[in-house]
Amino acid sequence: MRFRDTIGLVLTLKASLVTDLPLSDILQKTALFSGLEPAALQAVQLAAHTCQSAAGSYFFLQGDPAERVFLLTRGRVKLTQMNPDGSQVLLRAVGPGTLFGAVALAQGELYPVSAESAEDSGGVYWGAASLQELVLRHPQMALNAMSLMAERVQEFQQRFRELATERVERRLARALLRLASQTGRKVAEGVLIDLPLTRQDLAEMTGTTLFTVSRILNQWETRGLVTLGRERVIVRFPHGLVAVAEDLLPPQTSQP
Amino acid sequence: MRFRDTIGLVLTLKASLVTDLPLSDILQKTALFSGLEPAALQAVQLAAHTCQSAAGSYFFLQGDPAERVFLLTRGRVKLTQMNPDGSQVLLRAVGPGTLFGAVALAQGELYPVSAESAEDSGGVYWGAASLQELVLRHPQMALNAMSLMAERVQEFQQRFRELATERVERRLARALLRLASQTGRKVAEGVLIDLPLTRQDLAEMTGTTLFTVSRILNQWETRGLVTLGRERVIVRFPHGLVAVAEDLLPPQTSQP
DNA sequence: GAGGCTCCTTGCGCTGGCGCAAACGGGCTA
DNA sequence: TAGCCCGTTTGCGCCAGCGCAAGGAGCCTC
Repeated sequence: MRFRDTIGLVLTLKASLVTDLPLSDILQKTALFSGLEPAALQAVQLAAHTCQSAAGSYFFLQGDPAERVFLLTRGRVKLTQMNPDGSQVLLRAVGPGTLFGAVALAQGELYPVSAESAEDSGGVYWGAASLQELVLRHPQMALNAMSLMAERVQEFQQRFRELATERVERRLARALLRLASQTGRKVAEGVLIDLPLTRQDLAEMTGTTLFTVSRILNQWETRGLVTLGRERVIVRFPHGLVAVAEDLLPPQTSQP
Repeated sequence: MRFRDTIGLVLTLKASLVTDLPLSDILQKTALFSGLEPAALQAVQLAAHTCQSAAGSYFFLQGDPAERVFLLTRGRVKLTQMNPDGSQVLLRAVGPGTLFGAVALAQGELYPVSAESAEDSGGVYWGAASLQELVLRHPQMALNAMSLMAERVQEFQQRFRELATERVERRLARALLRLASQTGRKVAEGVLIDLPLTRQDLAEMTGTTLFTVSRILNQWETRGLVTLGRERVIVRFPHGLVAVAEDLLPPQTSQP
């Protein structure tokens, strides 16, 4: 499933990742390791450690020394950043196959975010030093890593721009589309965002309040764009959200 | 000059960069090339092309294929991103010694921003392919590049969080501090932000309007925090701005 | 199945900041 | 020196979205 809107917002549902594959297969499909010769891949695999994290516990906390790079193989992880006042912002929500904590590829950094398991999760990790070692030995990984990071930079630049210039409704529409493409799962009614996301979480991702999120979502539900549940959103009519995200509809905030 | 506030906002004035150094010296001081052995540095230098750009013209435009990585050696460059509606957002303003267009280190990307010379500028650039070649041959560069990118990711994550959660006043204070540390020049009255920045530019950086920026700046001027001019801001009392940026002062928006 | 915890909804009042319009003024050119 | 261009200031009205409070509804535990 894939469509493209006027300015290039793309919604692509990842094939649901089978998580019981042997590690070597998973690694092979990970962007960071693509194009590596088998020997290198094996070296990567030998350096990997597996780990588990129960729902609600943390892979790492913001401010911890960034000593490990993680690859999620099972579950869901929320990457959040704290505000000085103690509240927090949800920066990314990731599923299996996603690399996180990649900041550890740079030396001497602290994790800028916390990584909390939204459900029971499993992953593998590499020590920063050993992964850097691998990068030095297999420069293809360096190019891959740069691509990954470049993509991340672009994403946040774009989200920054959105937040700076666009209305809440539009930002929320984009956020849902992004989530649907990243962690969406096709169900009977539409695309389920397969991650327990509270209204508060969505508010944090879009720079607003849970009240406003709730209001807008309910508006959309009456229009048939989405189906709502407790910590659940199903996108029924993505094109409708795209229409909101773009300029195809008048920003109808209040009408009978 | 350097101080540190409660949550780690750091203001460090770069030693004013002498721009007439030989290229080899400049390269040596650039983060991307630090730690390279002389032979590698020479290879880098051989692959570099020089270029000029008059005030108001562009090194590249958003959407162009990202084929070159630039290092600014003279002048000032504004990195902006367009909104669908044609307006734009100023993402970064950089001075000599800064690398930009680094997205070209990843393959097949388009520049996500435009790079406009704010004044007559000069720089050197490398073709994407040849720089990738260099990265493959000198993996230390790969680590350097990852550090750079990681830093960039962190910066935008943090700015995203700020924009999502903080009031305009505070965002503007942070933006000025950031600009002062990046492109600040010590003058008699304080730290001049050495870059022709309109109120509109500041508004774009902080996600607000030029009116609001103007109002807040004037407020600060009467409080003695800054000195204002046409396309000019001098930070007189950085600690005061830090106090605004943090929670040290009541957010006094309107008082006699 | 009762209780309780958490998340969600919705009404209401309010305000921070937007948007416009008009006037001002600094610095350039002729 | 006059005039113009462009950036800036400031007043005013307004509304999108915030913040709170009260009530409702899933879902879990016991």
